[in-house]
Amino acid sequence: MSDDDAETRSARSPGAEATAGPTWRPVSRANTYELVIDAIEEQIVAGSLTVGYPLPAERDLASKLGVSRASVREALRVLESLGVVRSSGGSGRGAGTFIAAMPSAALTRFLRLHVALTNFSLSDVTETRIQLERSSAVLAAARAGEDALAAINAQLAMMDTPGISLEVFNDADTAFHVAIAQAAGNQLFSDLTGAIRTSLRTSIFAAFNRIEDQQGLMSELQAQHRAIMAAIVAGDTEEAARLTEEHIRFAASELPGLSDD
Amino acid sequence: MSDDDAETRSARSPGAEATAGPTWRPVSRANTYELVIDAIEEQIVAGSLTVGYPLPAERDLASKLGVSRASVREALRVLESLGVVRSSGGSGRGAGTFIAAMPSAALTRFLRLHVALTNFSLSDVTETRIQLERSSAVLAAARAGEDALAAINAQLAMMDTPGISLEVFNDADTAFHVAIAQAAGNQLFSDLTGAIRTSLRTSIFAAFNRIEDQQGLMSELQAQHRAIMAAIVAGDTEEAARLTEEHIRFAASELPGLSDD
DNA sequence: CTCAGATTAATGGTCTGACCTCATAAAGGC
DNA sequence: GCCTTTATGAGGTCAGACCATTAATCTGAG
Repeated sequence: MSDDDAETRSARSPGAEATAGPTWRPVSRANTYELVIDAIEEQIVAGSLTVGYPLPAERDLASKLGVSRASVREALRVLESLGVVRSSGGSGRGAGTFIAAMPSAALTRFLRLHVALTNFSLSDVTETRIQLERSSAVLAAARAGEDALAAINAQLAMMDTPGISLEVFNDADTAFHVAIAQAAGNQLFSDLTGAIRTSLRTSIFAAFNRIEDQQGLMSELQAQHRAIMAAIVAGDTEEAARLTEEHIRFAASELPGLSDD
Repeated sequence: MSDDDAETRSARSPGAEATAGPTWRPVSRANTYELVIDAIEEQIVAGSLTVGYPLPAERDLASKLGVSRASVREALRVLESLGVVRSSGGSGRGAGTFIAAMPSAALTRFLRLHVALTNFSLSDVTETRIQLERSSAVLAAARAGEDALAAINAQLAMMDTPGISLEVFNDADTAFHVAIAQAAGNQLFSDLTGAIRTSLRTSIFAAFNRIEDQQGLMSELQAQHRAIMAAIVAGDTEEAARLTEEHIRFAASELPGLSDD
C-alpha cells in the first residue's frame, strides 16, 4: 500500500493557501510496476535488503507479489537504471538480481537527458559544479591523506603526457576533479562532480574542436590544475576554493557554447 | 572502483593507459532496452524530440526499431522514472507517450534509495545541501524579484499558523527552502534542494518525534527562517549565506539521527 | 439542424506462456 | 583425479492476447 499523506483535505480557507499552487496530486493510481518498486524499496529502507543481497528470481518475485513477470521486469529495469540493482544471467553463484550501489551512471544519464531537454541550463549546471567543487577543494585542502593526494597527482601526470589526445586529456581532467572530490571524503560530491562533467562530455569535445589553440588552452588549464593542487597540498583552503572557482569559470568562458550568458 | 559509463567506446588510444588500474570493462553487451533508450536519447540530444513532443505509439516504436513491445516498455518505464517521459492511455489528443521534464521526483527517489543503502551518508547529503543553499541564498539576496520574495513569505506565513501540525510545518519548511532556491533562478539548485529535503522526509519525522520540545524547536527554526529572509530582503549576501549554513547545521545537530558525526 | 447517447478506434496497462542464451553445477567418461 | 558433457536455473526476448480508458465518430431522436 502507499502511505500517501492526505493532508490536502484540511485546506478550507479559499485564497489563503492558493499562493504556491494547488498541490492536488491526482490520487496516483499507481501502476503495477510502481507497486513492485515500492515493495522492494520498502525492504531496502527497512534494512532487510542491503548491498550485495540477492533478490528473489524474477519468476518467484512475480508470483510472491501476485503480478506478472513483465511488471516485475519493468520495476527491476527502473531500479537498475537508478543504479540500485544489478542483474546477471547464468546459474548458481553470481546469477540473479542483486542490490548494488552504482549511482554515478544513473546521475550521468539523468543530467545528460535533462540538460539536452534544456530543463537545466548549462549555467545552472556549471554553477552547481562550482559550488560543489569549491567545497571539495576546501575539504581536500583541510584533510586529504597521502593516498588521495597521490590519486590526484596521477591525473596531473597523465595530463602532462606529451602529444596527448583531447579525449584522454579530458578524461584525465574529469578524473582530476573527481579525485579532489574523493579526497574531500564526500561521496555525493564526487558522484555529482563526475556526473556533471561526464554528462557534458560531448559538448566539451564539440566546444574544444571549435577553438583554435587547443594545446594552448590545455596548457593553461593544466597550469591552473597545478595551482589548485599546490593550494591543496599547502592546506590553504581559501586559496584552493578561489582557484577552483576561477578555473571552472575560466574553462566555461573559454569554451564556446558551454556558457549561455 | 566503479567508473561506469556506457559512453562512446570507439575512441581507443593505444598506450598512455594502465595508470589508474586496468578498467577492462567487458565490452558491455547492451540489453535491448538500453538500445531503445539510446535511440530515444539520440533524438532528444539531436533536438528532434523536445518537451511536449509525442513519441510513436509503443507498438509502432517496437516495429520501427525491430524489437518487441516489452523491450520498448522497459525503456519507456526507465525514461518515465527519470522524469523524461510521460504516458497516458486512451485515444486522440493527450493519449500516448510524450517528452516531459519532471526531474524532481526522479532525483528524490534516487537520493532516498541511495541514502537508505548508505551509499550516501547523511552528512554527505547535508553538506551538499549546505553548499547549494548557501549559494541559493547569495543569489536570492542579490537578485530576487517581488514575486519570488512573495513566494518565500507565503511559506513563512504558513509556518506561523498556530497549532500547526508537524507535517504541514515540515512541508512548508521544505517549500521555504525551495522557494529561495527558485528565487536564485537556478533550476538544478531548486530541484536538488527539494529532492534532498523530500528524500529525508521520513527521517526528519522520526527524528522530530524523538525530541521533547517540538514546538520550541519549530519556533527556533522559524526565527532563523525570518532572519534569513531579512538578510535576503536587505540584499546582504554574506549574512544570508552565513545564516543559511548556520540554520542547516543547527537543524541537523538538533535532530537526533539526522547527523552521523 | 442540434445535441445527447452509443459505438468505434487508438493507446497504454497487464498478463501468459514460450523460447533463447548463458554460466554454473552436477554427472559422466577417460 | 581430471576433463568433458549434460542438466539446471537464472535473466533476456518475443509474440500475442485481453483489459481500461479516452477521444473521435456515428446515429437517431427532438
